Amino acid sequence: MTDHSRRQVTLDEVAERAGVSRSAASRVINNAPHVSKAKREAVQRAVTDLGYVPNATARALATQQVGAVVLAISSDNPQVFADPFFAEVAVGVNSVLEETELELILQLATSSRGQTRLEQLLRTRQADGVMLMSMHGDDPLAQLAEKSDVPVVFGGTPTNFEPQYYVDADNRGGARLATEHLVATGRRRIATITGRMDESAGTARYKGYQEALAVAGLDAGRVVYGDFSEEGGGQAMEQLLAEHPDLDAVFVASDQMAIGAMRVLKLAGKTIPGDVAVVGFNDVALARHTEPPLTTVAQPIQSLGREMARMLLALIAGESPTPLILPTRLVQRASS
Amino acid sequence: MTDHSRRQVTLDEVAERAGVSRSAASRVINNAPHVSKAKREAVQRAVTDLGYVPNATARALATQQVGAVVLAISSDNPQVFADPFFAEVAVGVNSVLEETELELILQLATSSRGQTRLEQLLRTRQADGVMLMSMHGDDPLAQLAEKSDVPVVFGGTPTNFEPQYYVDADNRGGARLATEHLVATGRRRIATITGRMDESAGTARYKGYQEALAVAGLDAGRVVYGDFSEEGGGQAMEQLLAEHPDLDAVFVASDQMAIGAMRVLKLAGKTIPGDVAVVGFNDVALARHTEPPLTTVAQPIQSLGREMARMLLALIAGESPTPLILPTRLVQRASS
DNA sequence: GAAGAAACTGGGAGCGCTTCCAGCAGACGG
DNA sequence: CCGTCTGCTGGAAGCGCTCCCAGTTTCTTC
Repeated sequence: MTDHSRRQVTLDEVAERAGVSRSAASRVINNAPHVSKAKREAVQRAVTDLGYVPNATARALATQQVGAVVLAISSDNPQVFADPFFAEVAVGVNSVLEETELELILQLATSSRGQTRLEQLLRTRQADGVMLMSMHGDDPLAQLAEKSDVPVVFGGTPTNFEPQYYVDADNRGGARLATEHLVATGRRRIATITGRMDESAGTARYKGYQEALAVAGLDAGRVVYGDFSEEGGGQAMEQLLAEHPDLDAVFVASDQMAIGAMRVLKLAGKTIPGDVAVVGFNDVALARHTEPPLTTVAQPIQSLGREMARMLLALIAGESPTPLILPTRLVQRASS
Repeated sequence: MTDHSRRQVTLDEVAERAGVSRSAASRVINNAPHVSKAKREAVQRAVTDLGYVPNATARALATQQVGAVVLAISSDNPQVFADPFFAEVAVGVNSVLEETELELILQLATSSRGQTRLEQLLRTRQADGVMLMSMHGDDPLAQLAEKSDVPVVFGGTPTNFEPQYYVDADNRGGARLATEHLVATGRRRIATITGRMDESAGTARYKGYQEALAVAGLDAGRVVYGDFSEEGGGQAMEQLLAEHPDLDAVFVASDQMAIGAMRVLKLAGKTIPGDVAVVGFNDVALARHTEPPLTTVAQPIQSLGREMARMLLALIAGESPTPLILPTRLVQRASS
């Protein structure tokens, strides 16, 4: 049985019980060299007898390493994290951190208090590293992070500069894929509803759309700017329909918006995909269940989290990993 | 401008610059009494001049308080957290923690490594408190948590005992609401697809169903046991249809399962709600978008997170909060 | 104006762990 | 048998902060 006394078991007690010095005990805990086999075993026995677990705080103070990394979401919207997207990122991050001794601290920097905290964190090394998903355009935190002492890897890229270490999804390539697919299936008057243009995901997807149409020699002028929300998607579709009644397809920069857009299309009496084909982006769970099921671009969200964590680990280990762009792929369903 | 030198600014430096002792400086940092106004101001000036931020680790070691609480999800399925449910809980938790100085550590205890870590945490006070959402039946961790030294609040209740501190949704009441609604709309042969019976959410919802039918004097024998998954819901529905072809309504213990069930119903040529009414549970985002939109029971997920955090804070403050059961409510849509 | 209370002040002892370093013992070759 | 190496040991100095305590100053009050 392990000890259940209230007080914590300390290294000193272990050392005493094993009949060695604290230094020696410490060495075997961290299995460092310079300990004879006999003492090593004595200490190990004492550890299990006493149920000793090192005090992480004391260790952190002594080693100047916190033993924790932060997953930070910087956004002006407190609800962002409610997006399943982040939950999946977190799962990915967790899966690789689980192999290490590092804790995962979640920092939703949505209020100004949260922002301040993240800021202090970046300035004063209260964590061994941070993964930053910055969700709005010219987030000052992103700049701060980039020149911070603590290792930072970005999830997605800020709009105003390219960070040194990041992992992102191939938004541009995905958008291109989607648009090419529309071209390949015979559409010629292809519109787009973009995402927020102050997020790189928004601009990159728009670029992909433009590229694909340029290559095909088609007109890329049927554009309305959206905001990634379902409602915004609906409004954008109305505007599109008003300005370009001849469109026969629309590439929508997110599934949420695509859902709003489809609602408007149906209301306008258009059939999908008969009159107009619709393609979304993200492949959220919902996409499989719309009427008709939504063709969309899937990105490997958990991988994104996993790779961010791996990259951070590499950074902490003193390596210099190269940025990573994760592939996206087209998931073909009935809406196109 | 704040200082940008590599080394951390320490309290000693602040004290020196302000011309006071370290003790005095410490007192003003923690705004404790017994400091003259002059010194207080001198220290404050030094703090801003130097850009001093207290070292959380050192403080933790000195005060024996970690400054962090853990949100732990114990489950045998690594993907649980991908469920939007937890993301929302996390948002709620974060919203109240943001008002405090506490960090939020996320601990997905899914692998055995994660389990071990959580276990050590409970045994050795490496956090000031933990919120535990235990997702499968007789999780040994739940027992361990209950008798741990560190404050623990449960999210949901384990099946095999009632913890001292918990917040849960009124699963039973919600199920009853849903079933009563079916009765009230004229259904008489009401079946149910239950959730996993090794989770309290599963058993409680089943009980609510039984109660409502007992009160109405109707037969509660049309039961198939499900597993909360979409696929499982479909299979359960097939079985239900085979065994009780006369059913005119089904209360399904989760939206995911309800979606699977509806698919099967349609395949069987049944109209919804014409031939059979369907009610789900949870009100996930998807529920609004099914064909037809799903009537379901909503639970206040973010509140759940918020209340867990509040309760934990109270516990840490030495109070003895009482368990909390959060109301659920019926969201009526077209499937019933 | 003296005695006692009240408010401030800084020294110093930790919190539990890591790590440098000087000291030692045993092994080995000459 | 002595000098040199190698590998073990434990003492001690921190890591940066809190907080107790004894000493000092200032303020009351009669």
